[in-house]
Amino acid sequence: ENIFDRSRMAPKTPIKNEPVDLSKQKGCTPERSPITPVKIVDRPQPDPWTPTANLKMLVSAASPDMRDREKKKELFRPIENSEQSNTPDSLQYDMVDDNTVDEFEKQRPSRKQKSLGLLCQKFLARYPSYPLSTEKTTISLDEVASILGVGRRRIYDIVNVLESLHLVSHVAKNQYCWHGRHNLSQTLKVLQEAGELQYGELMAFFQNKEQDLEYKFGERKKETVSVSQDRPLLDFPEPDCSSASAGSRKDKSLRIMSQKFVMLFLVSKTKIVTLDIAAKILIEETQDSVDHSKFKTTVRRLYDIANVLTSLGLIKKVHVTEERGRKPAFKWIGPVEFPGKTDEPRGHSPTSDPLPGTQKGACAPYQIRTTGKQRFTRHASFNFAQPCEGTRRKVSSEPSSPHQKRQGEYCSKIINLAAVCRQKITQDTRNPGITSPLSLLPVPGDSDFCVNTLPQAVFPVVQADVPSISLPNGVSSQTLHPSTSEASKTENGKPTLLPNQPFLCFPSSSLFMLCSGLQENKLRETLPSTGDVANKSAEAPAACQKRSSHQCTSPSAPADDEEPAAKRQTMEETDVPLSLVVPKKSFESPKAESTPGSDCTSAVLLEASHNDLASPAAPEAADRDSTKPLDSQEQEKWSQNKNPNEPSPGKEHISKENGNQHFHPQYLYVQPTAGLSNCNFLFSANQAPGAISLTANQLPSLSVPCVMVPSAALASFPLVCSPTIASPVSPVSDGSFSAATSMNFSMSGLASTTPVFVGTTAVVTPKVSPVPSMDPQQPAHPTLHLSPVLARSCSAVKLDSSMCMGHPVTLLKLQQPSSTPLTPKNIRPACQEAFFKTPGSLGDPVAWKKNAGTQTRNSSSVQRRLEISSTSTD
DNA sequence: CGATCCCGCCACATT
DNA sequence: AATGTGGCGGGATCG
Repeated sequence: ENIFDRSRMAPKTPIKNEPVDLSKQKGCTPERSPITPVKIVDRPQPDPWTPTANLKMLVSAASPDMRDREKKKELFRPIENSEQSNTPDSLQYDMVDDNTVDEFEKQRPSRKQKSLGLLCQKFLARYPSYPLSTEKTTISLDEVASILGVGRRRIYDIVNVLESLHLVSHVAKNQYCWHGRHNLSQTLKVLQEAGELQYGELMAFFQNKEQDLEYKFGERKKETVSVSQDRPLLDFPEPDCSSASAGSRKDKSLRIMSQKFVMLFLVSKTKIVTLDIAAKILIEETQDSVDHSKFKTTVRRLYDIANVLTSLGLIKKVHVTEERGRKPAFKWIGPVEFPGKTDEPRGHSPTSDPLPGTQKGACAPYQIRTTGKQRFTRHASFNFAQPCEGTRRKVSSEPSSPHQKRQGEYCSKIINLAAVCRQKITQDTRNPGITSPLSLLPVPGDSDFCVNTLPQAVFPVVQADVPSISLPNGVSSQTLHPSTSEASKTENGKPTLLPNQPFLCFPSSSLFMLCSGLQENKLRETLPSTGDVANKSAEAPAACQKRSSHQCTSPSAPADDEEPAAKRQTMEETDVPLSLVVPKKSFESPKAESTPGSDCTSAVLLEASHNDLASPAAPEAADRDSTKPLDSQEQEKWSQNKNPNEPSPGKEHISKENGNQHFHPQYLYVQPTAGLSNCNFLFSANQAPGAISLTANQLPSLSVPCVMVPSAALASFPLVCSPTIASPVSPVSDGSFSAATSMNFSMSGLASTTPVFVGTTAVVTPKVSPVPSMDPQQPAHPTLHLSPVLARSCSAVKLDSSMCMGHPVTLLKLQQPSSTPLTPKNIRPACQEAFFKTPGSLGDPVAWKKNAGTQTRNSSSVQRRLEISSTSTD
């Protein structure tokens, strides 16, 4: 013991030890250490220590543990003792023994050495922050685990968090792909947007309270509850889970929690989040009862996550002292603004961000794989964020030909959806104000689709779990319409439209008919599917209405709110807002410019794009917030405008059904089956349904024009069932179709027949035929005028390729960010209003916020929301 | 003694 | 059944 102490005490000791260690560990593999002469000599010592010592030695030599130790040491060494290395080993030999002792110590050395954070640093040290897009590094779990000398379980902890930020993606079994931080900023942006929707108010609330007041949990909680629901993570396009039923896999809570946790920071004005608050917020469900144990567990997880995030340099530990005392908290030290996409936080090279490129690179593998059939699916992964982790996994598991079978699957899925919807509805519907904790329940498989029942409920859509895609937001916004009432009207005899839902479902087939044009707002609502549904539904309509009123204004009319009027104006006429609906006329006639606009708008995708685009000119600060509102408004306007203009779609049935609403271009939605986890196909109704239906078998081959939408996007859409299928109307169909196409792709005029399609890569033949113009132009300006945002999005997204459409994915990605604003959450019911207000009042003091700008934004957004909601109330 | 959080059992998913 | 994943919480350590 004495020796031991001495060694420690003595300054030398450390040196000795270290060098020793180094010699052993560093230089050599564990095996070597034994080899070392010194050690041999020493051995006797170990004995004294314990019989075990020998065992340890041996074990260590052979076991991974040893490695671990060594590695750890290595890591530390540099840090702890840079100097020591110098010491000559020879001198120390005597000490060596001591060293051995020390070793043990070291080995055991506090948990700190074993800490997740440290481990994570080591892990991260192995990979470049900004790897060349070309090189793809794959990470082998086992390998890393052994190298780092830890159990693989630990690696999972790290990787899961990294995965939530898209720094890595799960490629295959023990394989992860390292992406680096290239997309980090984009991911954060998406998270931020999503976070605002979900937690914006909440956070404001809490923070205000905390800081200024004390907060009472109960109250807040309730309020908050609605918010919390789980929104799925952003990016993950989860795989098939989409099917409601599928939700199964326990959603990786760690990943989800990680994203949510990050969102809290991004939303927080102070950028400081205390663990307890985070835990409370993250504990979705019924908070009231939050049991202590659950809370405790959540906190534990947060520590795990925080350790990794700390290693990433995104947060740091701090303490906040409140009335109660000092509470552990973390402060966000990562990037706060996410202008375009890339930037990373720390000073890494911003330049590296080639978002697109990077992502592509990352995804490439997937694509490749997918190439065959699954492409769609994969593609679908679209990765907002990138890596489609889910996708990958899926891939492996995916059946080679997912497409077939689908119908049956679809049906089941649909059913599931319906069930889900119902549940929610039941739960939520009645209480719009308060959202129950909705979790998406696994639906029992009901078969009813009953649309009617679903009045307000937004469907969580299939993938509650998965979902999180940003798209929804964007989508929702575009789609929004004020028409709840309208929808209901139409319902009358027909099951077709649900009041709130824009889409029609056809029970008969696996296909769903989607009507756009209905209420866009609703769409939004849908997005929130998870928890808020009820609220949203309520809100949305109101909002829509308001907007709608505004909309009426002529195109020239400036935007109401903050938004840049210009944009809107530009957009208005030509574009059709939501894409879904296309003015028939426009289509019929040469689409000309209008089309382009419509295209952009139409698709959800577009929406997403808006974010970025939003105001090209406009200052960034306002962008987001403003964007959201704008989008919705714009959309509405567009939709309305167009509608009015070309009200009657070619199809009567549809029109009739929907009639009130507008004509909506109709699409058939095919649920993704296992194979296509993320992708949803929309076929223009106009075209012969039959063709589509057929498709089930061979999706891949289909020539039908369709639009792919990531499932996530769909999630936001409410499905309606209508027994009737619109038979396609010829003329209209074209238009609609085109519209549809245009949305994603810009295939404007293609006739119904042209297949539009989107492969993973691309696709399709664009037939530009008649009105090819769109595409070509679209890339840049043409669309622009429509709406700057859109235009941008378009351009950005697809860029040029003739058909943008090729990758819906891409679009999504880009757009995602933007989309967020739309999220349903935004829309809150009256209650929320109150909620908001509260904070607002509180907020004033806001001083906390460093960035006035930020705040302003927030506040503004909030305000808007409030306003909207209030108005809507009216 | 509260804050942290390592460790690894064990359930669930996938192969 | 084997293996991959990862939820989860006991209980050890830290401060």
